[in-house]
Amino acid sequence: MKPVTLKEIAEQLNISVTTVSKALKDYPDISKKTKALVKELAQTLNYKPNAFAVNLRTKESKTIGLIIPEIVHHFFSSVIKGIVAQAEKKGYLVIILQSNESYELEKKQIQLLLRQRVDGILISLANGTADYNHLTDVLAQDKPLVMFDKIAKIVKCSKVIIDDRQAAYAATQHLIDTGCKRIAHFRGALLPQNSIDRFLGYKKALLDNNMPYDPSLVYICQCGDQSFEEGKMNARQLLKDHKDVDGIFINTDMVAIGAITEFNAQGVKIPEDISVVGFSNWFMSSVISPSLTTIDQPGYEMGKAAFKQLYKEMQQVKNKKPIVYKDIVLETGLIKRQSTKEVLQKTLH
Amino acid sequence: MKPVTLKEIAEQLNISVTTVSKALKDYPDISKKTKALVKELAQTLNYKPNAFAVNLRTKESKTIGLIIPEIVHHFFSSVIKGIVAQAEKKGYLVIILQSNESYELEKKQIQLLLRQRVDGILISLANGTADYNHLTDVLAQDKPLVMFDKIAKIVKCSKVIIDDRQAAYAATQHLIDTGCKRIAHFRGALLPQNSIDRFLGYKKALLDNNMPYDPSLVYICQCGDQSFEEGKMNARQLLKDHKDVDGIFINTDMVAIGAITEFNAQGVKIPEDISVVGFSNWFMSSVISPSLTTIDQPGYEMGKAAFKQLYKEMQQVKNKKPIVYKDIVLETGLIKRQSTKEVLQKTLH
DNA sequence: TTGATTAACGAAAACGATTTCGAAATGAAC
DNA sequence: GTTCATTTCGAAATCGTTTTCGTTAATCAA
Repeated sequence: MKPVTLKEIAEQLNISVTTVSKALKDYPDISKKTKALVKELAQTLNYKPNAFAVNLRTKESKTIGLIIPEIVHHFFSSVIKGIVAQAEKKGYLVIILQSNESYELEKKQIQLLLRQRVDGILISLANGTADYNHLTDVLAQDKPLVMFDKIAKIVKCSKVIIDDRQAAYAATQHLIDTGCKRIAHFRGALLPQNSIDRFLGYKKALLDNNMPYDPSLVYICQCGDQSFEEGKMNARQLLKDHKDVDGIFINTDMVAIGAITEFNAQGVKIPEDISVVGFSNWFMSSVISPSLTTIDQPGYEMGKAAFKQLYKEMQQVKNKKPIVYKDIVLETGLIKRQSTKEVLQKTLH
Repeated sequence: MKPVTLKEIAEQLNISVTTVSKALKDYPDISKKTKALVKELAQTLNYKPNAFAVNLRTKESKTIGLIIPEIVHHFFSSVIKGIVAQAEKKGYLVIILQSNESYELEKKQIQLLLRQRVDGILISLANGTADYNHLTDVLAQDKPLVMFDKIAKIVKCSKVIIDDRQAAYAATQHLIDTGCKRIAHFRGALLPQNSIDRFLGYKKALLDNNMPYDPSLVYICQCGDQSFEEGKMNARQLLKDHKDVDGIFINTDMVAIGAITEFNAQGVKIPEDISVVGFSNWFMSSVISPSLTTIDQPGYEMGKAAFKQLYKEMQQVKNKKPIVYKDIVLETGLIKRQSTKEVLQKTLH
């Protein structure tokens, strides 16, 4: 019943615990014969090293922490999947926590993970997070920390992101290329960097194309649980405020789908009356009618990349080398679907 | 830099490690004065007990394992959220693993978790899982194991499920009540219990209403990554095989949405020509056009209930009491939307 | 003063593995 | 037979806490 220990194996073979331990780990100073004996008995007794003891001795747990603002979310769950898959390959386990977009919770959870002495931490920040002491605490302990997606540029650590600004620029440019003359933007909350960057990309695309930037065309939504409803509400408001808008670039697919639902309900034709571009490419975008032109945000790859970077840093710590931080920018692409018109032929000179 | 230990506190105060440990844990045989001293110094030094050492001594890690077939899935991610939230409340952390619907992986992951000596395991079985030795291994070690959603009835442990059979019965009955005369079923793979139960519920509803059960109206899909495509394919096939079908009960929403997409594409009117009922009530069902009548499968609640049961069992183990297994059946409900017609008025006598 | 209590603290043994360092045994070399 | 090197093993320290069981000193009753 009780789990087998090195001691029991040692006693059964009339050798020392030391020898058993070394034999199992193929130390060169143990004879082939005893190695074979030990390994065989360990096998038959179904010996499993006690992780608690190993952790204590080696000071590492082969476990990392992951803090995510919201688990029930296509993009984030893809990220989780990428992280878990990659971690497993390298023999690491992943402890998952959800910050619920709350700064307070996030802080507590970081402390929890530090207490647990995970070997490293992956985090995508909560919207509410404005100060970063809890993060610098981690770094001060020389514990690897990699931020992804929702990051804070100020914090000195590795980051995995997409180029939101450029992606938003591409999305807006696509609207312009398909003939839209007055383009609105449903942006996310004010704080998160990606929400800001997407807004800036939108704005820059307008200006680069000599189109006026009109702040009244920018609507804000929190992009939390209520995204779908926010999309509907913003769409309704937009129809009241600005009848002349013929294109919208929307911060995230869920909101875009809310908006499309509202437009459909009010008989506004997409893309004839209004073209819509979303952001994220979550599965649903391809299924809704009309299907949604959007930016592909590679969640799985981001998770994979984030863990890989964390792994590198954990190795560096292990080898007592200084941690080398890195910024990784993943490629995105525009996925053209039914919610935008065809690109106009450029007039040839 | 190096983490503070009890020893350092002891040395600074010129007392023993024992006293420090006891003081921090409010043992009655330590004076108020020294308790105050110790606690204050611990505070200023920012002492955090070394979890590895605590685990080794107490033989518990306050950590549980969670194995899920597929993370990127609305229902499962809701379950995860429920589990993580509930676990955090009780001071437990959750290690997450994804079996990818593979029996082999599932087996390995169970071993991984046992090695890690988690305090308990939550699992939803992979479709491919047919033998249960890896699970009985867990139980043989007196380690609490709770299965949820995709379970194996044979295994003697606690289970959290919905009444698939009854839910499927209700779904089929709804099709009948709305006037459908020839009802098909897109079922899941052959093995999983819930797939079987939903099929049985479908069949029983037909028979109870004196409608013939026709095996050729039952289509199989694996309900894996390709669910959406499977839904489309099955729908296409159904239209070829049976022009007279006027209702379908579909094993899961994703497949149903694939089917609806195909019907829409072929100009088949829903619900006029064919009524559709899905299963799961994932968010998308309410957004697609026409919106999908479906069975509400309470993922978050299931996660919550599963952890609660696991927690109970972990307490029982801690108190050296025998583990009491329990079957928990959660309520489901039919959510009426646009993909089915209105319920016919029953003729009054 | 003696003996019995009580209050306050510590020594030491766990928990189970890892690793350093030294010891014994064997073999080789002369 | 002595010396030196090599092979093979083990004693013991260590990781940081927890907990049992003493021990001391002070208090109190008689």
